[in-house]
Formats: sequence, C-alpha cells, structure tokens
Amino acid sequence: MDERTNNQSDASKTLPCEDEIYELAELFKMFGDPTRVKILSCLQIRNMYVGEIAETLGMTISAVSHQLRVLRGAKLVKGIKEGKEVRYSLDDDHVTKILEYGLTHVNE
Amino acid sequence: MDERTNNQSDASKTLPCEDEIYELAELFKMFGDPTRVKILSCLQIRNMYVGEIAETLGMTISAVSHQLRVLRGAKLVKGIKEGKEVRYSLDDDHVTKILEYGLTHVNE
DNA sequence: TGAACAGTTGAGGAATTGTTCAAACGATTG
DNA sequence: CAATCGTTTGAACAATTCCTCAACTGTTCA
Repeated sequence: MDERTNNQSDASKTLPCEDEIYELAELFKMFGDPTRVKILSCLQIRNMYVGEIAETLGMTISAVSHQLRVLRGAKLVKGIKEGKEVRYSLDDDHVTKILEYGLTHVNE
Repeated sequence: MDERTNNQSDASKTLPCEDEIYELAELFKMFGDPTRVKILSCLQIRNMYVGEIAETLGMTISAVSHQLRVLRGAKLVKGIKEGKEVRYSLDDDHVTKILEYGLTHVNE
C-alpha cells in the first residue's frame, strides 16, 4: 500500500504558512470556549445589551464583558453605545456559518 | 429601532442546548491550537507516521504524539499500527472542510 | 450636583493546557 | 535472548485561560 492511499485525491497540497496557521488557530480558539459559543449564539438570535446576554446565560456581567472584549478583539462582534447601554451584534458573516457548520458536524 | 433590526432575518431561533454547546466548543478547541492545526494540515497532504509529522513540523516526537492522542480522542484522526510504526490519517471528512472554511475566512 | 445604572477594567487565583524529559512499551532484527 | 527502533505515557513545569471581586468610567435623571 503506497503513501497515496489517501482520501485527499490531489497531491499538489502544501502546508499553510506559519502566519496563516496562527491566525487560523486564533480564529477557532474563539469558538473553542463554551461561554463564547453561548454569547455568539445569543447574538445570532438577536442583538443584545451586555446585561441581556448575562441574564440570558445566567452569568456575571463582568464575565460576559470580559469575553465580549476578546470577541471584539477577534472582530467577531461589535458593540455600539446607546445611552447607558451597549448593544452588541455579530460583526462577521462567517460566524453564523462556522457555528452552523460545527453544529451540523456535532449532530451528524 | 426595534429589536428585530438584525441581520438574522428569521426570529424562530433558539440557543443550542448545553450539551451541544459543549461539544461544539470541544470540537473547535481542536482547531484552536497551532500545533494541532499543523498536524491536521500535514495529514491533509498525505497520511504520515508520527516521526514524519514530527520531522515535517520540526517538533519532538513526544509533543506530536501527545497532540495526536488529543486529536484521536476527538475522532479527528486515527492511527493504524504498521509494524513498528503508526500511520496516521484524518478520520473525519469535516476536518478538511472546516480548515478550508477557516482559511478562506482568514485570507478574505 | 449626586445617586443610580450599565458597562469596562485590572488584579488575583484556580484550573487547564502544551511542552519537555525520562521511562516504558511492543515489534523487529541480529 | 538482547538491542534497537518507533511510539506512547506520566510527571513536572511554565504559560495561558476564565472567572470573581472591587474599583472605575460614563450616562441618565431627579
């Protein structure tokens, strides 16, 4: 049995470069924490204020805010100040698709 | 501006259940580490023995083996013993798609 | 102005993670 | 059988992660 007994048909494949690898890992890391997945799922339902998210998930406002900061850093959500409150929404079309794809996989 | 000013058109959405969330996070966690992404990328090119992976990535055999164990646990790769060596391959069609999707996103 | 509210931030600590090192394992070879 | 090879494993350690708590900012409203 030779090396090419492999489900990837084409041989012209190559490793992504170091930078891509790290960015990729950084992206997926965002989806690799239950709290962040919950927050993103919340925002998939509708845009919410920090307090709403916290209440929906039964978490501290502080904990939610910390994670929102991380998600903001990854450009996955954005927050817009509206008076005292900050309304958060998904900042990236890919978020929904990636989550959906993962869910399909998990429930296969 | 009411709450439904939202890019998700349909309102009939709901949070995934706790178990799904955790499985989902667990899945994405696998892709959330550069070393594991590298290993998976290696196996996308072709099936490899542990030593080959280690050499390709310039890593310790031990480090690679540890990560392969994690990936095996997640059912993302599988190893088949062939004499002294163990040949690893991707164990899941989704792996390639998820990585590709992430790469597209990163390079957009 | 000042009290109340919504949210952010930083320090601190417990838990988890990824690596290295050394020891062990099973299969092959002399 | 003993030596060697490819791999796995466990302990130990440093680094990172996520939460809590308390302090702080900025906005509203009486």
